Amino acid sequence: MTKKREATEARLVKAMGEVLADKGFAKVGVNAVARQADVDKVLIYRYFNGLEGLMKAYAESADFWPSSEEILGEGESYEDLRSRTFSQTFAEVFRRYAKALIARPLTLEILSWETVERNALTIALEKVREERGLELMAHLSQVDVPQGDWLAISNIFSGAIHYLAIRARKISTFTGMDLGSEESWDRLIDSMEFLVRAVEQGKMDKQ
Amino acid sequence: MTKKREATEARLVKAMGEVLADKGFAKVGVNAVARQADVDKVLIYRYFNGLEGLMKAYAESADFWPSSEEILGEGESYEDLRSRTFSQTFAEVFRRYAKALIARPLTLEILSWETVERNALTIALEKVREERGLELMAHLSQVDVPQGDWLAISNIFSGAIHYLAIRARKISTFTGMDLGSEESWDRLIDSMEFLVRAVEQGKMDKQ
DNA sequence: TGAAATTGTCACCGACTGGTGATATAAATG
DNA sequence: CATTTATATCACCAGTCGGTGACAATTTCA
Repeated sequence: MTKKREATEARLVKAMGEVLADKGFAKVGVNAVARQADVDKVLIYRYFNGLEGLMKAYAESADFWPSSEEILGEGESYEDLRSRTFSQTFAEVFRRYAKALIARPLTLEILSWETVERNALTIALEKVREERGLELMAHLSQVDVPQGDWLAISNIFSGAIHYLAIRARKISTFTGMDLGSEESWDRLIDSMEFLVRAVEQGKMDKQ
Repeated sequence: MTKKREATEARLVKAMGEVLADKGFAKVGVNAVARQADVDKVLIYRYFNGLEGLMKAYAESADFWPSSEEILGEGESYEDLRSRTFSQTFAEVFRRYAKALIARPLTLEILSWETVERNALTIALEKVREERGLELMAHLSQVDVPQGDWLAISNIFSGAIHYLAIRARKISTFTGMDLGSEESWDRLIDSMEFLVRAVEQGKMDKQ
């Protein structure tokens, strides 16, 4: 029965995600994962060459990042988005991005891990994020873009979203805002749109 | 010699910071700290009622956050800042804030810790940050403020700075920018100023 | 069938963790 | 002086960590 190995590997990969979700990345280790999978830890070494290998396999097993479709929409929805003004499109992209992130507790966990340690899992996540990010920038640059360093601005906005999202898991308040409420997130995204719109209008005034 | 206790306590507090700086928050524990202080760990329990108490004492021993003076300047420097336009003042504040943060590796360490766990140290940091943040907002609101949700905007900017600063300790690249270079940080802060200036000018146009 | 390779179980290692009780040393107080 | 009290040392606990070598059960293949 050669299938048994596959099944065992699958159990380990699954257990990896469960430990991560239940206990957090600080508790991820060969012992904890093997215990969760109800499998001997020695198999982690044999089948995956250790925890790093298992992390890598786990990284390839799920969609930690929202796809371009999830952010931009597809078909009509996509055309709809593209038909708006630049600031509306820009803000809507970040609104969806924030929603998608908050809906992915595992991704937030890894994102938090990134600020502490570099390993197979965080590296895999980095790569995909970089790809998706550039992909998104490419889409955005198809519309009529006002003057401005939009890469830097995107990084400010996504950096803020990342930080506030991962921080909110442990402390929901941040300088007078309750990050546990949808309302606060609306305020934040609205303010992003507000800023971008100001740039857009400034440009129009000059033309 | 009743002074010996004080001396021992001081050594423990100092060791706490050293472990945090050298090994990171993940390694902070009674054993590691006591070893670093070259003191028996039992004294952590006796003098501080455990690690949490020691953390609290440590939190009170140093200035983890930039003071208002460091951000706003004092005397002439302060008046100088206040005499500028709103966008210039606003951006300059965040420029100094970013610099001050990056110059405080220990604060970044605790800031990263905050995304993982809540403890005596992170709680202490929260409190001071909240105070200083509101203090700063109060100062900023003394100048002629354009329309806009400036609390939300401040949180976006400081959130981005926090995230990019703590992330840069482990991974210096973020979507095409090298956060290890001063130039990138200039680009980021310049973009913040750019955004705020756009709002400012939009307001002037309407008046 | 018999030999070889795969898969899985188990016991064990040294090092580290947080935490505690007993005891020695020194100082302060009568 | 002797007694109490503060200070510090030490040995030990049970539990966890990552990691490994020996061995049993099973499957594959010649």
